[in-house]
Amino acid sequence: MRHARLPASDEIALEDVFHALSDPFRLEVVRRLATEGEASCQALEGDRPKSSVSHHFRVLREAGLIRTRNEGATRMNALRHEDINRRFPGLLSCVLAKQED
Amino acid sequence: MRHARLPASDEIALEDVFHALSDPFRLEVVRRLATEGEASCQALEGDRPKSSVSHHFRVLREAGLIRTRNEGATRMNALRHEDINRRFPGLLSCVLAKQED
DNA sequence: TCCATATTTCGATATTTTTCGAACTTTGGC
DNA sequence: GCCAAAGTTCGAAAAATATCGAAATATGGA
Repeated sequence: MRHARLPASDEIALEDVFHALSDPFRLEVVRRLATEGEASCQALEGDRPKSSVSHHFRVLREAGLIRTRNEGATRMNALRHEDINRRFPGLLSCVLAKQED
Repeated sequence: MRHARLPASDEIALEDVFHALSDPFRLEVVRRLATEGEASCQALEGDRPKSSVSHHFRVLREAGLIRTRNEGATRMNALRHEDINRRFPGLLSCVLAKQED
């Protein structure tokens, strides 16, 4: 299983991050990873088919928002909290702020 | 000329804002409005046709990022700085931060 | 080795956006 | 009233994304 591209902290592009976060499902995944820590893909899938979930995780990964590591047959996803904060201070906090509306 | 929808400050949706900012041209427009103040559409158009420029301004307007007022035959666009900061503190500052690389 | 679990990848279709020309609207000036 | 300038709207075509089933991969057992 070849590892998907993972941009270095300095290479994270704001446009890509914004695009990744413009989808409700992906935004929700980011919020849950932020509050719950690591999670497998299936732990966060709604009722979507695996291939759709995989697609969304890939978008998040390629945008530089999450990192994925293997844990047995499972893949654990984690928010790149430090990297994102270093690159775009304030972004995450505003994504995670009081989520009511 | 009917006025385009302009979400109230409390109705600005994060997903919409992210989508609006995920386009390079629109992100640039927001940055320029932030640093240069108001501007007409044509002052910011690159070499795109009017209809494309108009489309992008509409996306920004409907997302709640800019406000447009008539000034004679011209329409002046301004960033909704206060509204955005109130609704999503930290967002604008991270869009406007050191824009290198 | 054979299996089940957990994804990823592929391919095709559906949906959404973007792009741009042409026609239309509004405003100010002559 | 007529014209030019500045945008907007409409409609169609191109491009980018999303969706999802089926087949392929990887890992840890029995």
